[in-house]
Amino acid sequence: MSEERRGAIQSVDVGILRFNRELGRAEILLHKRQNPDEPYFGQWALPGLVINGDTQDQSLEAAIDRLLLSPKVGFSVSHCEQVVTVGNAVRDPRGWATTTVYMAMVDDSVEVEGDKQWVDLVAVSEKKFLLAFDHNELVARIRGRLAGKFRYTSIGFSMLPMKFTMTDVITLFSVVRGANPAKGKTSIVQRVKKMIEAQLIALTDETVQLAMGRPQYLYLKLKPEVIFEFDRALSDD
Amino acid sequence: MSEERRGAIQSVDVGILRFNRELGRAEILLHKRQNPDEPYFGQWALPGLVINGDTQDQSLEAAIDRLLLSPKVGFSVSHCEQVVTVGNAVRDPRGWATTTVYMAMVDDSVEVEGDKQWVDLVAVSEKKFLLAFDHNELVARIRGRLAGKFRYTSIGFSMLPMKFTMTDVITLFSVVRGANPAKGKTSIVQRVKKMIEAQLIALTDETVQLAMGRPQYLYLKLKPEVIFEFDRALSDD
DNA sequence: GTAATAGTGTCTCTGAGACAATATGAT
DNA sequence: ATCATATTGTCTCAGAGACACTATTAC
Repeated sequence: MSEERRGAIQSVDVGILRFNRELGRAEILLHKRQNPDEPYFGQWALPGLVINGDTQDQSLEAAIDRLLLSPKVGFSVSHCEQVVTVGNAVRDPRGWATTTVYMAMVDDSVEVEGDKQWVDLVAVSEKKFLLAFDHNELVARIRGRLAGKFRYTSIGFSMLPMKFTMTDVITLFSVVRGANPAKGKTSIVQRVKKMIEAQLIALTDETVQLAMGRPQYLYLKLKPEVIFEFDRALSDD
Repeated sequence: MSEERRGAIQSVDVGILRFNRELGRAEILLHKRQNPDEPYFGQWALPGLVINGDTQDQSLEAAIDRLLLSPKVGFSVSHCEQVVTVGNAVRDPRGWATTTVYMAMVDDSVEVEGDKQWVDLVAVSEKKFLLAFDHNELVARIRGRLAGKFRYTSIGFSMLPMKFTMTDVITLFSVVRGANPAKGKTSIVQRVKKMIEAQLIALTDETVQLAMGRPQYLYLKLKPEVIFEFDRALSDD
């Protein structure tokens, strides 16, 4: 899109997150760059777009909405917030470039194909899966923000499906924080109970049976849009 | 600067904060717009500059450094962090404009004059002191970020002078949070004690005597650059 | 002495976190 | 029964926060 532009490039990028129950991991949506005239053609990157290229956006948020509706994403998200803005002269071979990075979450596990892919968040943030531009760094920033918010808010629940198990919550929290699953297990269970009291979550009588062990109860999100703030933080590591 | 530019305007703005012991209030540095060819001439605004106008910046951080060295500020700060980026088609009469907002703090109470002024942070954030552009909103965002960080970090100490009293801390926390000074007083005292244990602060034998009442002990910052993270938050209101 | 403000002590209570104990399926 | 995993229960402890009490100045 509009390679003739002289000035600085301004863009928005979004890291869309979900929890994959089968694989027990957090995943981020990546997009394979399709334009042979653009740098990093054929490589994986965060979905993003240049602002005020072909289309005139009214605001950063409007640009994000346009991105979410575009084929690079194509589904709606349950939560979206701005993470950081990175701008410098070296991150884009075309010249000075600024991007404002958002993170978003999905409730229902949308499956994707072709030029889209769900990839392990931890692998990407630790550069075991290389992305275009400085996008590995951006993903690391997203994971950092996520881990920080996990400590004192219920934001993690936004990336779980509408029905989830206690094990899902514990697994999600431990992989994002890079900690042992047993770490703070009691606290997480307490937090879910708090959220049940606050009518944000309900315990259903449905269960999920794995190959081995006791079946797990399913919990249901009642108010997926509400982010709960806890007045004590989970531990750091 | 460079009114001929066609594309979007990109800028950085900074809210520099300090605590005024005499007036017992948090203050933000404002700058009076000097260029008659620019919008909002003569009005007060956050210090800011257009990126890649006359000067080529290497990064957003380099632009902030240039701003801090420029006459619009002209002194160094003890802490600086990015708060938010706002971009839309209506905030600047010249057209689409994006600004990345930083907040910064000063240790020592630098006095300013002429086109610079320290103004009550709460008054500005509540629009009792009107600024150019959407800068009142930006200041409100800064205050919100500040109040949030006050809850679970020691960031507030960055805007106190190197030597401060317990009353300073309590006053600062209460005005930023918009709460009664007695609220959480015990907790704040506890936190200072924790920071003394951690060798970040020392109790001196110097005292400050006001017109009435018992004199106050002075505390000294030992490691002003270290931000302490508490594992429990202060209350919300 | 009194007024005013600073600093300390005591108490309660919530919630993190470790760990043990029990429950419920498959085989 | 045994194994594997889920769920519940028990205990400790740090720290928020309210409030009462004591200390130190000026007048």
